[in-house]
Amino acid sequence: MARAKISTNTHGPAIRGVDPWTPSAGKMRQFLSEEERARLAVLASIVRLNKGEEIYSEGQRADAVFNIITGVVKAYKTAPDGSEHVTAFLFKDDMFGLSEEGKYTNSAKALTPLALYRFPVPALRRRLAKDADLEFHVICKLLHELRETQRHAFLLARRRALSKVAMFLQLLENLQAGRGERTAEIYLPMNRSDIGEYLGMSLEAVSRAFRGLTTRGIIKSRDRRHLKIADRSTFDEIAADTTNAP
Amino acid sequence: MARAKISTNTHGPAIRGVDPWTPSAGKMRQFLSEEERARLAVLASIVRLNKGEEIYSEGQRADAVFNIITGVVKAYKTAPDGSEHVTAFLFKDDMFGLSEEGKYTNSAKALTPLALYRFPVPALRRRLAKDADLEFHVICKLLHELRETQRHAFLLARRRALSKVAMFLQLLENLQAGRGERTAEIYLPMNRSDIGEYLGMSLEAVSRAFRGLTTRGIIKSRDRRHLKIADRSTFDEIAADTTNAP
DNA sequence: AAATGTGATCTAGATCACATTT
DNA sequence: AAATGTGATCTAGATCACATTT
Repeated sequence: MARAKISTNTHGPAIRGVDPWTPSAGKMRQFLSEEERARLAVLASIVRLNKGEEIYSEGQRADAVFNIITGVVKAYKTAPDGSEHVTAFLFKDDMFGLSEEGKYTNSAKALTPLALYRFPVPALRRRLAKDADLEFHVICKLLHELRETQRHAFLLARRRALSKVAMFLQLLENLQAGRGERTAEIYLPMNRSDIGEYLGMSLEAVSRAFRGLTTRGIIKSRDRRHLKIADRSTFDEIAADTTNAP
Repeated sequence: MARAKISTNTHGPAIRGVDPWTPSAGKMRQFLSEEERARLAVLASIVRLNKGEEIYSEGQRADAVFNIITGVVKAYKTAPDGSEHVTAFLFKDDMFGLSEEGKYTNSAKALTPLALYRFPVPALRRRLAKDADLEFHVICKLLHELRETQRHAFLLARRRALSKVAMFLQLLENLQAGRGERTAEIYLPMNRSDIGEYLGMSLEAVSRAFRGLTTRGIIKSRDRRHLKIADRSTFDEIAADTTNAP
């Protein structure tokens, strides 16, 4: 893993999410003040990774926590038989590096070229102990992640493939909007197999679901990684569908 | 919701979990010191509820967070078509009352008679702002919950019914052990339908999975809510199985 | 009476095999 | 060459209907 000095044109670590207590119409906001970001930047080194590189793997000693500057990360678990389950896709301003008893509970890999802040755990803990405001903002972010993970579980409980995929696209769209990016087109930074592993379905079923949505005129793909919602109301209906029968 | 004075034989609010950073062989520990528990107790009222009572429902103003003294809580979401998804089962020393923009993100109901600490959110926030140690312990608990929720998602991604149910039983067993209860027999405080809604399968499939495990001599039920693992190695194999083919 | 179990039927999606696209 | 798409086949579990247990 290559490391570099902190570049001058960044503003420091950032964590965003929807506020747990204040109404904000679903808008995500930056939890850290400029000052907090500066104080955190001192602790961090910047790491750059190529697409496909592994950041850490499950069971390794968890000596650092990461914050994404740019790029997309896949967090996943590998079963003994080699099958993978994608725990989360992580984007700009997300934190990752979840551990239990000092060991990472999953693996993490770069889906795109990546720039990360890397925080050694002891330094971060010392900083948190001195800074109640920062701790509070970490709590806000964790509450946000907890809700996201519950949404993931909710999605996985869906029985219909079309519904899972539509809900997944909604999720990506919301995240894009939350990051302030244009939302006319949904961008998929991951491949079909990653999507399948996130949704608990085979990649063939993912492919057929995309076809199904396209055939029915509900989505329109520019290429395999860029698509639009063409029929919003039907799309939303399918995403909300919890049934199994036709 | 009936409220009562704080009784004298309790030691105050408690939150437990596996430490994120210190090796502890999977053992859960109490994150709060006696002093912290006492400081928190001042903020809380005690609420007692009967089995089946609703604690709060999705979308309501989230003005309180709860901590379980005794009993079991079901957190769930209801879809427009009336189908339910169980987000989590919550036990002694768990916190609940997750909110987004000041509104509860799910509903919560008593599965057994319940005693709860109830914390008004503003008082809790003021307390947290003054107490970095307490904040840190809340972070530890949230990290624990985040891992639990990821496990739930992992379980939901399983394709085989037997595997889901076996993994669920493992989970209950671990929680029981973590609470320091005897673990020779697994106790199910919830009904088959709740289990189905947690595992993303029909209650009939749950019933058949129990029968399947019983027929094959892997579990032994005393009654519908008490069972033993009779063949541990086969049980663990089934719980770890990620395949779909026979 | 409500919860749970069980049988019969049906279908969505897994799996396998190969074609097509990037 | 790897990722993706598509067709054919098969089966696990959903659904419906009713029996049994608590």
